[in-house]
Amino acid sequence: MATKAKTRAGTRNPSRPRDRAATRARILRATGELLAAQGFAALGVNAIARRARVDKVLIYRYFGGMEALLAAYAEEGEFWWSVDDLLGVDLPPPERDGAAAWLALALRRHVGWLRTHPLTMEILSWEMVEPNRVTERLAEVRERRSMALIGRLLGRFPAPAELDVAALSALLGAASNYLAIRARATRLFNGLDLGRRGDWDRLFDMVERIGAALLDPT
Amino acid sequence: MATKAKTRAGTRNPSRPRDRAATRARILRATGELLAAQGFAALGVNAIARRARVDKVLIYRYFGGMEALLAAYAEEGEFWWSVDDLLGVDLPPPERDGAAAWLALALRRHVGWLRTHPLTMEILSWEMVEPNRVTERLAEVRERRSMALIGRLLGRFPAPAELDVAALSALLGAASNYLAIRARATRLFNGLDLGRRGDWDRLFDMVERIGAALLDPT
DNA sequence: TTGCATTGTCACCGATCGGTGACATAGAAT
DNA sequence: ATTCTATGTCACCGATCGGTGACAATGCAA
Repeated sequence: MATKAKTRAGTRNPSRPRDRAATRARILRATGELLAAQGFAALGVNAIARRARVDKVLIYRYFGGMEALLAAYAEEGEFWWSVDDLLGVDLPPPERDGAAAWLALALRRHVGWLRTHPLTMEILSWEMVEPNRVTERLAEVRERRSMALIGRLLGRFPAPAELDVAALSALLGAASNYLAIRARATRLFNGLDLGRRGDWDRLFDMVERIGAALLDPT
Repeated sequence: MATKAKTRAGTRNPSRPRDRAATRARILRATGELLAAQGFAALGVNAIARRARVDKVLIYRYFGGMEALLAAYAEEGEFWWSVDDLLGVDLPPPERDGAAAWLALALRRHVGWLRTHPLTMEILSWEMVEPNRVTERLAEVRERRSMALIGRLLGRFPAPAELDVAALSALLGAASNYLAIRARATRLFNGLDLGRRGDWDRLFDMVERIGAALLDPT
């Protein structure tokens, strides 16, 4: 209608050189940025294309659609800690030694890692609402890494044979995830103020106490 | 354009009698139904009006908008258990007596209550993503009821003075919520299968064990 | 009976959504 | 130089979104 669309199509802008690989990468990067900045509710072809400054049709051409884009995104990213991020030899050990102290320290670092990786927290909360290729993939990696972490701790501090280690770590891991995710938006939970350092300390002290009661030799 | 809109407006349908209060109630009921059925992502004026078979403009007229509708909805609903739902005198007591057994039983019933109240679980997950009037209101109620629950248990089984009861219950409550919400969509967590009764039992056994170690007289 | 506020219906607005078909251009192969 | 394909641009589709203005019917007050 109006005075527009003279050149009609093609590379109308002086624009960047054509480069499929680079464009693909732009799209993937924009996906992560958008997810971190706006959350999964805002994720969609239009929003991603806009952010990547790319035409949305290329998302369909290069990935095949939203679902497939998420799958590709899941493949190329690193969304979870490695065991060394939590227990690495260059990290300071706990003040007291022993299984309980190491357990509490690992959980502390787990929560700290989450708080510095909002993208991962976003995916974790996504997983609770509508699982998808990205969250599935993250869940797999997480399962493996968690097992490795537990294995490492058990190697150093053998647990009582009758102790259900999986149940214990599931309990503590679930609590950590919940509180970390929830703390982004709401500070109070069960009388604790998750915005305060000290209240987190109380939680980790409790973890250590539980560990001491169940793990350390009497 | 077409052959429609002869009568133009008003009560075109034979329709129901005009009744502001009833219409308000329809809207509120539809809000809850939609939330339970589709989740908070699907919640909006259009969807609610459609479900309530009511014109959406009435939502603006009677409530003032989405935000205010949520506030009103939060006021008229009951979204959390009462202490008696978990510890009522007509419910069977645990097989063994003692603080740990009661603690585990309470958490068991807490999770059971959640699983039979999908609307509450929906709100709980909502709260982790985008807090609003409904989730705030639920959080208040929950805080009060949790305190009452803990108070009742402590009244029966006084805890060691130096035990941080708030931290302990926060840990266990957080874990319960996380696992209950998550289990709707994903069964596996940390090697446990939340679709299986037995694996939940392992978790509650662990709770009882923790309780025994920290609460029961040595 | 007349007037009037309440209740409800409808059409429409601009924005955004996921998705597609048509076309222009660049760059390599021939 | 010519052809061809991969790459990117654009316009448009129907559906849905939140939101509003205009109007018809109801029923009560005067």
